Amino acid sequence: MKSKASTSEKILDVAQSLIVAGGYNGFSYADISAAIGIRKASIHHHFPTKAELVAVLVDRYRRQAEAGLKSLREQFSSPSEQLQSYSEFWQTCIRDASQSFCVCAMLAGEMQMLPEEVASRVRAHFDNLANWLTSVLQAGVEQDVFRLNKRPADEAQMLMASVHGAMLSARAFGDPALFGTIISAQIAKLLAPERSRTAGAR
Amino acid sequence: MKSKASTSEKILDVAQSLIVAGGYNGFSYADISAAIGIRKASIHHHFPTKAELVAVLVDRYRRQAEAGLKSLREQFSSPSEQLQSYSEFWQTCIRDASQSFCVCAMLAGEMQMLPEEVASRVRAHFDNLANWLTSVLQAGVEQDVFRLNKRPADEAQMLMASVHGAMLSARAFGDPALFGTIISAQIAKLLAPERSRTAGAR
DNA sequence: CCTTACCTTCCTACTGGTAGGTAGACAAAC
DNA sequence: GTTTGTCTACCTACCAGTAGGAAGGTAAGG
Repeated sequence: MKSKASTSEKILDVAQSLIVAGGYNGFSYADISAAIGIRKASIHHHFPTKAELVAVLVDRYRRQAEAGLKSLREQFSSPSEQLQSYSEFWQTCIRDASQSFCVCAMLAGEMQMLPEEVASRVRAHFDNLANWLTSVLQAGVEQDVFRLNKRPADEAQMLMASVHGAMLSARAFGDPALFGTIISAQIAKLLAPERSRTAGAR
Repeated sequence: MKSKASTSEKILDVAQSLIVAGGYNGFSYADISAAIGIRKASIHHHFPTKAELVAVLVDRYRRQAEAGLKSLREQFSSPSEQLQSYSEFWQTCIRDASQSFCVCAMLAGEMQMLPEEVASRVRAHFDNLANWLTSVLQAGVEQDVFRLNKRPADEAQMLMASVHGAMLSARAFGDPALFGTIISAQIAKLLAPERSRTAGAR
């Protein structure tokens, strides 16, 4: 009931929390070593180089995010609820996991000095997220729950930027609640102005 | 007609461009040393510790930003033009200075592992910017050019988050133009929907 | 005018510590 | 009996920071 994670997974878990805290240059093999009680050399056995470790980590993160977003679309029929619970997911993360952060948002800032194998994977996650948001907004327009000023793809970029910027602000001000305030208001702007909702849901 | 900057200013200039590229842990005294042709030890003469260097740097950045924002309010009478040219400033930076970035947005991501003397100064800049945006939006509401859904302070936070998030997206996608797309659309959402403007201006 | 003293700036040379990474031995598991 | 995981021990490169001194400017005192 306690630990079932393999060593490599534990390494990735620790590395992820360290990256979230301080970025690519903000952690070392020694840090991971100390955190999980294993020698540095053993980590190199699992992940020969740092670039490879982070590349695998970002790949895993992207897949997890992809799966999470997919399940949100399956779990909630209404696009506005899908957006809402995506927002709530991050609100919870940021509040509970003491100032959490999206790994890829963190790495995006360091893009210019990231190994290419990492940078390309960060880009892939941004693509995925943008596409997911676009299709949710698109569906919302078709169901008449959203009223957009721009094309869904553009509004998706705006929303994604808000999410990442809000994470940054929450950190800068040391105020986890700020994230929720910003994103909720941003989502509210997308909602079509009062109308007897078409479907029976809600 | 060439160089009038003192050594310490050159150090700060180089350090700033290095931080923008890779954050606090992404540069070293050796990097600065190589860039301006001076020995490492000489940099320690001007700035004994790295924390002090960055603290001074962020202070300078905050003052410059403060002055720039103030002059925008003096140069343009219309709040929407003030916002517009603030946006254009960053568009130019990001396009010309090959993927530039706000120093404080960069450091905000690393907040958790920044020396306190740096962190507090980053917070100060975020406060300044939020206050400036709030007062511009406030003025816009009074002049009937902006129609806000939330209190000006909240809308200011939303706008600030969009700006920082858009910088992140521009980097992640390697597309400088994306910044302008996102911010212009965000500003457009604030404008009051068509109305014979009260003042003669514009 | 010249000396003494101080200050600023930069230098060479170095410290202790940490970075990412490697070599090879050992033990358990398949 | 090879593969897998861990270890000790080590490497080179680099990190922030220090010691001590050379070069030059400035200014006071005689």
